[in-house]
Amino acid sequence: MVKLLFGDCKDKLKEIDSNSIDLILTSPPYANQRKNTYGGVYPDRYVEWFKPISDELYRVLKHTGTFILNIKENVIEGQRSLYVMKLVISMVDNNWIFTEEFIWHKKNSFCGKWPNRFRDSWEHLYQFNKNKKFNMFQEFVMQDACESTKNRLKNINNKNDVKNLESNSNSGLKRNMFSCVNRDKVYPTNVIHCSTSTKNKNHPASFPEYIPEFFIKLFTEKNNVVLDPFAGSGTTIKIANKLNRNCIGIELNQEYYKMIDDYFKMRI
Amino acid sequence: MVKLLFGDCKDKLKEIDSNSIDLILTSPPYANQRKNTYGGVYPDRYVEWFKPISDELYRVLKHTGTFILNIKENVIEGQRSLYVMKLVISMVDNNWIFTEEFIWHKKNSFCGKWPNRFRDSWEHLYQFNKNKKFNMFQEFVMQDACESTKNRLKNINNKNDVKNLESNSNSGLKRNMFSCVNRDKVYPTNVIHCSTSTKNKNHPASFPEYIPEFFIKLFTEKNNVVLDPFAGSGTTIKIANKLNRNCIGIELNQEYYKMIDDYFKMRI
DNA sequence: CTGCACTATGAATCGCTAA
DNA sequence: GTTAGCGATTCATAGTGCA
Repeated sequence: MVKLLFGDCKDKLKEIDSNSIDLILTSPPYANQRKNTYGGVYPDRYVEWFKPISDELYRVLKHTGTFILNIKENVIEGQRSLYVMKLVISMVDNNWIFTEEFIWHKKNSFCGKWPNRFRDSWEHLYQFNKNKKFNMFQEFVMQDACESTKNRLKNINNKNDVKNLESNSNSGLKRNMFSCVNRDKVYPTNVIHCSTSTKNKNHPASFPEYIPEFFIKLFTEKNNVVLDPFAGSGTTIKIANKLNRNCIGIELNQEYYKMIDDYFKMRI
Repeated sequence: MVKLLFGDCKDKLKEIDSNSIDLILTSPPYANQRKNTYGGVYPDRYVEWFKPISDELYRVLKHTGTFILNIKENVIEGQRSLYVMKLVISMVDNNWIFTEEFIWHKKNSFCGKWPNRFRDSWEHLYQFNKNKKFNMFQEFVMQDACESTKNRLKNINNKNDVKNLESNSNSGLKRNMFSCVNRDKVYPTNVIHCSTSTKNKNHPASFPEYIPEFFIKLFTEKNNVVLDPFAGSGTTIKIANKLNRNCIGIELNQEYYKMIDDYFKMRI
């Protein structure tokens, strides 16, 4: 099941049944950015703006469900805004359980140089729940034990690579990599390394596919329901659909809405 | 100059001159439920407990100086505490400028499994200043560029790099990489990776030493003064001393104090 | 099919100038 | 005064094309 709703999620969420969603995974418009395209909420009004949406999200989420919120504070006059911290505090005041903060390390962050700061290379991924007990399927997101040699492992069977390794050194590198192949998988940490997508040209802030895939596998099973109230270019619900989850997307912008709609029409 | 003070930093800080410190770099005791642990402060009293210390730190810091605060919220009954966010908000209320949040990604090898969360592998490194202008010596913490970038910068013939080019998004980003030709070092980002590996030539320091080294090089020059009001095992002031900075350490615990004192006596 | 070179671009920020 | 616009700065990664 794929359901697409066109409109402001503050209103459209009311059409969704209570306790019906297994995973909410979204990236709302950040404060005071992208004035001409999307949202454009000022930092000092952000918490107030998000409150009614947060309440609706709480209502529609199952007791075993999870809400993943992707957000990042921008710099205003040399200071990082505080609206994100205030938002988290406000959500806890409104019954949400703040279970964990994952870090999305963006490996290919923007270039640039300033006298007072380095490039911003990470974003928040807050995990909220309604209950201390919730569904979590850790075994479906296990990773290779030797993450750093993953790329080299891909080519380990290539004759040239093996030959080069053998001839180049006595380092034992080849042996080490082969031993990694047979090692058990390990659980990930709360730092997710992932580069930003460079494919999606039409949306200024689209997720790379890895992030939604990770959380959908971690927090839902097949035929569960995934919701993205700020669907944007639709990455989250496309991945959810691909992974045989039901999904609901809400999008305010007609162009983005049509893009997602067209995508699913094409696939029928 | 190495100065060691034995006692509670709330009191001992009063012995330090105003506007005399170039870098404060510390990791205060984290809030804890248990009473008898070192420094044990309850989460709901943390902000209140830190306030007089924060005020003293503000007083002793130079206008061009920086305060780096390393902290991480613990989990209490399945929830991440909010005292860290409340502390940052409180410090901004008390005149501190919240310039940046670095992420310390700890590539630790701890194993462990919990039903409701993954291994915690990062900590906050908050940067506070008294002024929007402060000393920052970025060139002293530059890192090796990745191989592909190095190769590309050797012979630029990509039209996008030579010409100014507008980005597709609204960011206004333009590129003119011509000035980067033959460069092999790049500036770091605000995500700091600490590897246990000693392979990397740029990071000869062992795991816990890299963080103070990075910030001391970034925010101070030789003969500047570095302060750690919660000196602990003394890593920060040992590194500061090694890098020819003056340093002041304050430590409440007699055992730790003696350890640091012995270390510097041995070196005379 | 592989290896290598080349191309495109992503939720950026600061400081100055003009209005 | 305040704000809006614009130039300057500078990486890492994934995808494409071609030998």
